[in-house]
Amino acid sequence: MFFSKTCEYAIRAVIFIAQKSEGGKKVGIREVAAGIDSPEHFIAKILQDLSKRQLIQSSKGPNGGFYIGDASRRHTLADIVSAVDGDKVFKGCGLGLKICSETKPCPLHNQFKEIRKKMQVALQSATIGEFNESLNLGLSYIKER
Amino acid sequence: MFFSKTCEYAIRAVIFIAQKSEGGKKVGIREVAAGIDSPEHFIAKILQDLSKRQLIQSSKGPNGGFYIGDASRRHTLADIVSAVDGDKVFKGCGLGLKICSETKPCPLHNQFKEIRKKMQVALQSATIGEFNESLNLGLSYIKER
DNA sequence: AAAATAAAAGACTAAAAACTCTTTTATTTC
DNA sequence: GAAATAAAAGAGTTTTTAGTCTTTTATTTT
Ligand code: FES
Ligand code: FES
Repeated sequence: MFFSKTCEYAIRAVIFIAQKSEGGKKVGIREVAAGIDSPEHFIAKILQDLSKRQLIQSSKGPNGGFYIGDASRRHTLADIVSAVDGDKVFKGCGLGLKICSETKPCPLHNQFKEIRKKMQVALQSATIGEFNESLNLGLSYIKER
Repeated sequence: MFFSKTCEYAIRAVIFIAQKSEGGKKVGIREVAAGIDSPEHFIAKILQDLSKRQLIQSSKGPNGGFYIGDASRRHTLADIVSAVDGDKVFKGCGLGLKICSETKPCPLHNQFKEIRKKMQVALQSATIGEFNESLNLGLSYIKER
């Protein structure tokens, strides 16, 4: 709705990996897929991409897996979204005009502008690792059952 | 981004028809397509659907076309969005959890809730016909050039 | 009543997004 | 250094969304 399916999975996976790899551990792709309830090979592709972009880290071989280093932990969810879906959720016109502009605004421009701003603030102020505690305590969830 | 392409076209078309049919005139499908810069046959399908749902009116034959009667003019853009895209933009979880709930919220639930609320208020308080003047004055636009 | 007009309906095709499967490469353990 | 492990890479398929084309039906004008 706001994001592509790919992006939804990406956000959930990153939050999951941040939580599970907090103590320096690594998480296998199978565990990630199970942990966020996503297709295994699909999330694998997504994580490959995020890894190439340095938003998460990975290592091959036994005891390998995905993890999030201290540097990457400082990234925000806005960085993930931009990497996967681009900036349309922050800059695009809600009515589908090719460019959103102040000089040729659509009838709902001001409303959309506010909504996009709210989205940006929410995602930019959310660092990748900040949900660990809430998840651990069962106060928030990244999959259903 | 917020809506499907179909829904973006639908909103723009409805606003366009409301403007053009203000004095009781009717608008042909070709004029609509040109007026909002959309594929002619595609918007035709969409308008057929909106017409069946009574959100707009149409009449066949010479001097026929689409128009918006007084009753339909009272509808809001939220009605259009609901008809085309359902209620996911008002109720769906931003991270793709199957249901958004207070008891099992995703880590960004509160933020998304606010954003969705803002969206709902914006669309529910915008009646179909209220943009005519602004469009006529060239203060807002529903197509680029 | 015939011709013209315009939407409705139906059956397509094309492109994009979502998802799957197989092979390769890197790393570690024994 | 062979076997095992785990991600990377590549090449698909499936499903959904977007868009097109053709035929039919309703209405009006002449
Ligand atoms: S022009 Fe539509 S949101 Fe700015
Ligand atoms: S659970 Fe995700 S928005 Fe409510």
